[in-house]
Amino acid sequence: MVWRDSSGKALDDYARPSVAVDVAVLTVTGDQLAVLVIDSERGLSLPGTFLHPRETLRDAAARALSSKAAITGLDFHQLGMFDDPDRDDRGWVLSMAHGAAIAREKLPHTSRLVSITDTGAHERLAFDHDSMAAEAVRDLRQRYRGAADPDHLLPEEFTLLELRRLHEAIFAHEFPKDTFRRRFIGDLVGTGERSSAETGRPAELFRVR
Amino acid sequence: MVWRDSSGKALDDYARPSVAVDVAVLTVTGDQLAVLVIDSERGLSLPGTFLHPRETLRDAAARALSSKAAITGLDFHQLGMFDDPDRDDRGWVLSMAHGAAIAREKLPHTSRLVSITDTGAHERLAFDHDSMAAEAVRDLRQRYRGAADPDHLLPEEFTLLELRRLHEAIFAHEFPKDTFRRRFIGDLVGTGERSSAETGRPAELFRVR
DNA sequence: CTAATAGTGTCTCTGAGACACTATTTG
DNA sequence: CAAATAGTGTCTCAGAGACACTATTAG
Repeated sequence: MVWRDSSGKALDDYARPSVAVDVAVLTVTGDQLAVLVIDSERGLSLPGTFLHPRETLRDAAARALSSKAAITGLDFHQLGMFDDPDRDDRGWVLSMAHGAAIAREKLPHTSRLVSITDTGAHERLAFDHDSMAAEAVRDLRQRYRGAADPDHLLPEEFTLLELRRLHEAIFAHEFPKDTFRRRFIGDLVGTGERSSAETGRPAELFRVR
Repeated sequence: MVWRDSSGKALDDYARPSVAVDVAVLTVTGDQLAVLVIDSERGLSLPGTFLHPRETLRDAAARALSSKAAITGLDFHQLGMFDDPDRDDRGWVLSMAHGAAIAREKLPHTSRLVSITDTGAHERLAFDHDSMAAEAVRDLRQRYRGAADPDHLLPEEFTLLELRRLHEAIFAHEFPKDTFRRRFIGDLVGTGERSSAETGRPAELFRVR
């Protein structure tokens, strides 16, 4: 049986776009947000791949990250479909941008990072990958507005100073330490002390509740 | 020239999905949110269409709405790509769900509406259109959380009672009238009076600033 | 006048921010 | 002790909610 749409045109008669996925993997280096990029023939770009037959976008994103950046186990968020017909000079290619976040310590040491803000990356990226990365930053901020560390960018146990520095890197904005503590202390559960204080009183270690 | 990806496979060798768009047009009827549906061979469904060659998703969504529901001039938001390989038994079809909102008065009188909440429509919809509609509700709420009437669901001039009833329909939740007024009065600009009060003191008319 | 709805005054509570204070460590 | 950082007490301000009050219309 051949399915036809309401105009009587058979489904297979439509020219079909290629569908791709690209992933903006964000991390925090020191006091800066950064996005993982790879070297490609078109310059720096986000890891991506074409969708395989009957594969889900999520699976394709995982495959791209695994094959091009040796990263597994991430949680992806759809950011939006980038669909400018001329965005790729190889032809008509739609690409679903995905966002993800990971602690820098879990990245392969060979990973290439580019620092970034919500206006875009600090180096030119190929295609429309700069807009994708900027969208990933907005998405990350949205999630960190409401929770302490939803993407586990910090290790299991951390101090409030470390949590605050993380938020300051994500939002590119300083937070007062007393207000910040009172804002998040209810979402955390304390443990023992931290002796690694080089100077001053050691800070308590917390976990997310 | 034939472009090849990193594995040496030519771009055209990939099997390509059909790409569709579906649009959840939301409106408010009385004190209820509702979504516009059309009758199709598969039962009630959202208006949608297959992407034409080199067409943008936004243009396809506008075309679907214009041809299947006689509605033009709406502003669409991408909600997400629905990509279950088995979501459509006609084959491998990805569909980008879009959200939009319009005042009921601007809808054609023949429009068929189904009331809805954030858990889904109150009648069974075809395919995964129920999830799409639920997503559109969440998206609408997100936008109405921060502004009085971003989608112009009310006429140019309205009373605070009408605005409050609108928000109560959107959020399926009652708001105290004094707090609600103080929350939004700063985003509005007043005009004259309204004499249409059947009883009681007439309310002032406002516009969004 | 009464009924009905519009709009305000005011109290409480909560959370953010500012600022200074106390607490705990190293040297 | 001084230096440095962790953590708290407390004041102010703004916004949400509760509640009762005043204001303006029709009849």
